[in-house]
Amino acid sequence: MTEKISHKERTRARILDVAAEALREHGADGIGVANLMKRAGLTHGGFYAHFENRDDLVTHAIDRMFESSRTIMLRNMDGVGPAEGLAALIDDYLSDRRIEQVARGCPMPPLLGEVARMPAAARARFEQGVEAFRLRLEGALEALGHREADLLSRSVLAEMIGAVILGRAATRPEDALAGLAASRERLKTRLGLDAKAGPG
Amino acid sequence: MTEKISHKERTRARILDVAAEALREHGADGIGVANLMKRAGLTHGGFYAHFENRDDLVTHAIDRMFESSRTIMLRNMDGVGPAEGLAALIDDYLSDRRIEQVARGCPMPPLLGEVARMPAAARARFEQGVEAFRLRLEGALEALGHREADLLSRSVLAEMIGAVILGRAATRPEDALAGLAASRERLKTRLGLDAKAGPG
DNA sequence: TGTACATCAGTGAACGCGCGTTCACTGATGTAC
DNA sequence: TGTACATCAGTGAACGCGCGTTCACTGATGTAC
Repeated sequence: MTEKISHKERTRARILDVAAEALREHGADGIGVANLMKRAGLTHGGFYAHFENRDDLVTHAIDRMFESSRTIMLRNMDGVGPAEGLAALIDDYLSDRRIEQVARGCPMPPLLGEVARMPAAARARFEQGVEAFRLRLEGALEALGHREADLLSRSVLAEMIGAVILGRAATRPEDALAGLAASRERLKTRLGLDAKAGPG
Repeated sequence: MTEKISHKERTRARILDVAAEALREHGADGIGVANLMKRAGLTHGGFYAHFENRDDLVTHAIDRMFESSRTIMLRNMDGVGPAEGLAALIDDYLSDRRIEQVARGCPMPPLLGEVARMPAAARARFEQGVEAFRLRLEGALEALGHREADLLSRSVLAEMIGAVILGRAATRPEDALAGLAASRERLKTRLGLDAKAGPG
């Protein structure tokens, strides 16, 4: 019944894992094929047995990366009410330790600025990932009874990614942390989650 | 009395102008020295008579770029009250036409995601530009009577840059415009600028 | 005003390097008999 | 169970290219006399 995962499929998955981490850390153009293959324990020549070309890798790595943002979302929102879930998501997505966890975090903060320059296929995958994340936000806001949940979800998403991007750009830790704390507090206040939320 | 601007100084300014536009459009690593010099009407060899190296150019181009964000700020806030000024700034910074005006707009949306990977000198200049922008926001919020204006200015800045970044990443124009409209509306509402603001 | 010369902004060939991609090959794995 | 062979994931040398940077040079400009 269960399909056996071939050696080749495992190798491909390993390359994608390495790429998904490295692209978030160094940007979509920041790391080469040879370097990526080396990190996966292989030589560069074998790359083209797994992917058409570098753009093809980036496109598939984007899907892999959005599994991280989906994990963050589900970890906080699954099995709890929308108020508790949203508050937990905000505290988690904007937690102090996110600043350093670029390689394993949501791909939106490190890569959204480069999306407009990506080839069409990669750009389309990224857009799907963003929209999926936003729709889950919208659903929770609707469940909370907010009118114009579509509008509000866009505003909340903008502040969430903006705060992480600003925090990561800062050189002084106190600036980075002040920005994250500000958006955590303001987001929960404007969504009416102040009192209900547990400790961050 | 007035210092005469030498031919060389004018050439250097021209290279900086070209670089400031091209770096916003193609990213900090997206365009080479030869290409930049060609756009300035010169050959690549002459570059090193004006700048130590490419990083030095990027560092100085960042200052030039932040003149754009300062212009946007002053154009809207100078000579009017803080409420009217802030509303005008929000409508301008998040106006629909900003989506396409990357090369001449504020450097934060296109480049903040790359700041953490920039050399220390460039990163420091960028941070100064961000802080200057935020402090002007904070001043206006204080004048409006908001408590915790520091905190609020960080939250507002995050939503402003996040909304522009999301809007530029979108392929479907309706998505881009919906996000900008959402943040324009939400920002003005949460700052109590609804009624007082003129037409966007 | 006219000639001689110094200055120096800008030119363009050349460098070493890392990039994405190709391809003839190797050698481990697994099937056929 | 033991040998012969086909498959194919992965290797590594090689390619053309654009990059940042260097440097000997050219030729226009402006000063000296």
